Amino acid sequence: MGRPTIGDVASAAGVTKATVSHAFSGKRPISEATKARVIAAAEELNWVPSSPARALATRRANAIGIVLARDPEILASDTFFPAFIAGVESVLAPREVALVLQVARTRSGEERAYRAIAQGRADGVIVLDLHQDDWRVPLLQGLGTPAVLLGAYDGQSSFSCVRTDDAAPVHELIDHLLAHGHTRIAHVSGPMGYVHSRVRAQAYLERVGDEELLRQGDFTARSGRDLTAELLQLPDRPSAIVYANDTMAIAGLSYARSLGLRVPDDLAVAGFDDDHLSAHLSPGLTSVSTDPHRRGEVAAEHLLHDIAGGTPRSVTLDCTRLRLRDSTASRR
Amino acid sequence: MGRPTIGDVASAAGVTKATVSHAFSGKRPISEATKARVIAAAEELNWVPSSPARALATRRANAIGIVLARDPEILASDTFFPAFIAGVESVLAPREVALVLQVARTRSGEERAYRAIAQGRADGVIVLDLHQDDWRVPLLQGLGTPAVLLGAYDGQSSFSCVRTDDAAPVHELIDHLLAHGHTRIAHVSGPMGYVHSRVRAQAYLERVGDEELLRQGDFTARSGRDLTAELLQLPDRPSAIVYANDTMAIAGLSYARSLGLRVPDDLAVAGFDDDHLSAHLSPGLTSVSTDPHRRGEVAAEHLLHDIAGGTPRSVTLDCTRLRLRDSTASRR
DNA sequence: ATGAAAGCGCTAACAC
DNA sequence: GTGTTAGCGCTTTCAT
Repeated sequence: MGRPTIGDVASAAGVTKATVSHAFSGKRPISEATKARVIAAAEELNWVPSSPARALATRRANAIGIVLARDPEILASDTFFPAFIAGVESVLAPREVALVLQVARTRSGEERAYRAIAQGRADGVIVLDLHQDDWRVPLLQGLGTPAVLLGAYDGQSSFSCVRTDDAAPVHELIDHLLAHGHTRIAHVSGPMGYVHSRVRAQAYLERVGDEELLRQGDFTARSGRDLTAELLQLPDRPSAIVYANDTMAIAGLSYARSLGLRVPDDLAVAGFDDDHLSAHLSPGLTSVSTDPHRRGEVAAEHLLHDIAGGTPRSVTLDCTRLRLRDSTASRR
Repeated sequence: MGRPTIGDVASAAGVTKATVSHAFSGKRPISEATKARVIAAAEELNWVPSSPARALATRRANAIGIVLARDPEILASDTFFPAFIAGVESVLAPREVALVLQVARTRSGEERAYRAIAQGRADGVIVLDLHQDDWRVPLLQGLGTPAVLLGAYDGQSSFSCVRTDDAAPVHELIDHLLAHGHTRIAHVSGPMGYVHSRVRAQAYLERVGDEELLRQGDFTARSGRDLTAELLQLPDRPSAIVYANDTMAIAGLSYARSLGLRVPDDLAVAGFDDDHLSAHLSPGLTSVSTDPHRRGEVAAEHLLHDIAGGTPRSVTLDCTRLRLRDSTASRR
């Protein structure tokens, strides 16, 4: 025979299914005596309610979803993701809400994944890696699925939004470099499609003034190296490079060294995201910590709140911190 | 009105629910004409089958589960996990199978999570971080849930098992160090409860002979630093330390340097797992790459195979590789 | 090739 | 305080 059902528990306890259901949910008063019998019977049979059945009846999956459009390879070397997930889970776990992860490679696969979620696989989604005028926002709005957007979304939306101020630490960093005599400061950005890449690049431009030393990378070590090579070949090469993540920064740093340049004396280098190893490199890599764990917690809390029927709210977290280390130490 | 159901699509196409269902599943011949009408109607209404309903009817969730008992903090700084997930997803995504992630903090929470999965949240699980005589194995056996064990399980089990040979690269590494004149080689292991920690420590002992220089860490940077401090205070301090992961190795390395020791000349250092940054440190960190991506793929494939009714199979992957870098370069 | 109807295992009115 | 009875939205016999 198959797994026990609520019916089995009911007959074992000599009550009806409704009573069993309520004994567990507490949604109506049950006498202590029968409650105890029900619990005992359930224990005895090792019964746990079937989640699909419950989801079908309540229209609640007790799960939230995250759809990743990133290439699995990039996911694998990403420092943001595991910490973010850990933060999300730290609020989901105590409430026994599950996290449904789906990776999609194509736009249509991504759309199907969101549709499946809206259709009952999960009760809401956290949207990462926001693009300018992201198509997912109207889609989710149309589907009527609660969602929390991570990062700034410029268009109209009725969704909760968890933002951070990425511009401030970049300004702070550039100001630091300027104050220490750097005049040629370059920036290797992330893909400009991402709002966060654009914000960081924008902040850079606000201080530096022109795009001559701006290069667009894609967050991979490879692009970090290649663009560093390009920048260092310039006749009037930069004395400092600010990268949009630590992976690119480290690849660039080691490439510069392979050319015989000393860091920070010949070239100052800074990253973004503060990978957990960055403090341990030598020289230590200056970076911006963004507390992905906290952002995960807050995003999950907001989503749960919205799913429960609360009105969406937006917050701007104060959680980016410039970590100055030796890779940008003052030049002598 | 709520989301469209299969009934809405059926009436829009002028057929019955059964026909709609079969038009999509292909489980019975449908005339091209009606099929086209059905597809059009579904498209028009933006209909996607409800997963809980389908799961209830078919007893298949179209999802697999992973339950993490790790502390969210450790998860966050783990290099294995994201790459492993990426590998898993690369086989799930094309088949539109979802991944359900649950983090549990307590043993009972962990058990509930597995029970919920067995009860329909997912069709099978991948079991990570195997312990000696892991209680989860008999539990899952009792629940009758397909499972794939990652790593060696010594007891009896009818589950598929994806193993790697962790001992070989450790032997190779120690032999390399011995050949280069190191006589005092220490090991900072992971928690001995884990089978993989034990295997690595065992391999170390097979070459080194005694436990004098063996210390048990917990994979955190902090323990890497503390145990390194302890080892370096020994009257006859080690000339080489092999760590059970890169995080501990890097923390140890930078601690040693802070003491004025040169790496590798005064102290050789090696890690395990080959974090993506390790090749970029200076000196580059010698480590053992374990291809978590591939292990994720294989584990997922096996699980899907078992869920489909195949007989469980075990494989030993040949995917560990010693990456010799400057942190263990020959002493002059 | 298609329709009708009976569940899948639960919850939620509605009775008493 | 507890039982009865409909569904929730699918899939899947069994008919036709």
